[in-house]
Amino acid sequence: MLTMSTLKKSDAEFHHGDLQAALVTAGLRHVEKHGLNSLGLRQLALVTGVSPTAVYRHFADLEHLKAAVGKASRETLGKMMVDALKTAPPSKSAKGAIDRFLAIGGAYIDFGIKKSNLYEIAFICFDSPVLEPDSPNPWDLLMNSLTELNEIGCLSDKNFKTAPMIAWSMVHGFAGLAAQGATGSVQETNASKKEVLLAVLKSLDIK
Amino acid sequence: MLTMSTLKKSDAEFHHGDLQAALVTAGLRHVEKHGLNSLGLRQLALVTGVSPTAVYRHFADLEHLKAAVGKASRETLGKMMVDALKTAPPSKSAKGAIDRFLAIGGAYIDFGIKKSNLYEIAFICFDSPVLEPDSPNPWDLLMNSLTELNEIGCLSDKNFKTAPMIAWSMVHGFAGLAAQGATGSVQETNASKKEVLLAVLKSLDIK
DNA sequence: TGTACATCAGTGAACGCGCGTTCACTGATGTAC
DNA sequence: TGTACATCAGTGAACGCGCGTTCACTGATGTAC
Repeated sequence: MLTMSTLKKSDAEFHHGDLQAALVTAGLRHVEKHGLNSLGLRQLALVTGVSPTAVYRHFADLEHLKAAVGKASRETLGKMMVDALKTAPPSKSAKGAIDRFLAIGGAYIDFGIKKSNLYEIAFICFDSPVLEPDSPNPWDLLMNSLTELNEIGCLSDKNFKTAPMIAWSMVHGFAGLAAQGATGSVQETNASKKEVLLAVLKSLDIK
Repeated sequence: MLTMSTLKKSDAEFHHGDLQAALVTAGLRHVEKHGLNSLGLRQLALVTGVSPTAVYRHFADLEHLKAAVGKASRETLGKMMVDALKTAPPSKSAKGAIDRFLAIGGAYIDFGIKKSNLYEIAFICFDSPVLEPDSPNPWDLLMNSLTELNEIGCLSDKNFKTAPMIAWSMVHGFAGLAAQGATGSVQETNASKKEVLLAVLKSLDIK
């Protein structure tokens, strides 16, 4: 299991450069491929080309490292949502606002479909605290979009109050089912994805 | 950590009676209290008052045992839904059908709220196959309820097609958030629970 | 009804393994004078 | 500009631990004759 990156280390310098970031990235990659269960400190150090002890220079213990990977996972989701927003550029129109809302919802579901293993670690609560808030923060992106819909007149004040929980629940639930493989074939999953997004619009009277 | 039940074993017979069921029950209790992560074969055997080796009389390996606990967890959910149905007894009225639908949806969410740790193991995919289907099966209970709504005329044929995925996603998503503690205080959670259930009715035009 | 025997359901000791963590350490870097 | 020294970021060996699993076994049970 010696990889190129492992060997590279031997002729690299004593100091790594940015070991902290490298460990989180390696953790993200590991979870994506092999799931959360087998994520371990020694293995991560090995893959990164560093001794297990070195990890403790950057994380108090394994739990903190896992929390950091979880955070990075949520930020991956956030980035996918931000990227999706680029396909529906800013405008003052109602259609634009709705398109942006559908874009971030769709990106969230795509995260469940394509990064199913990351989905698991993203939404697990760790005992240890995470200091910095997520950036970009998926929840904030949802709130921004709903606020925009409200200000532009597509979403009533009354529905605006309950909208965050309803939109989040629906999209989060479907993304989770997709991540589990409980949404059928690729075609079925994509068809359901559209129906689910439309159902959110309908339940919130967004138009 | 020696419990009463551990000691009881010493003056019990050599044969356990129904070790298989006892192990699953112990597993369920363990997950409920301490989460899925720490669920282990040796510990489970200890709590049940039996040697680790005895487990292998009933399960091929730990993975199969975990799968059985997951199944039992889903069945606990199924039982809660069935119990909830008793509060809305059968009738041919539209109101009755809607009440039953809300009852099982509410029970599903309550499962997330009250058995938050079980929620985790219930919806994890294990590699090993589970032979028997769940009984009662939560998904079947949902399908029955939607069929009833459709037959009684509360749910159009068109919406009936997409209803399972939409209803399941919304309720499953909110239950998952509640299990994570992401739905705020008890009051907020209960308020959102009602709003979420009404949103399902609205998005499916159930009336 | 009593006995022989196959089968079932447990025991207890041992296995190797990989884990997270700690220790005393050393190589590299930056800074004060 | 060169040197002394504190600080930072890594090494490598060792720790104890608990894990899942295997082995040869024994106690209990059911059944055929």
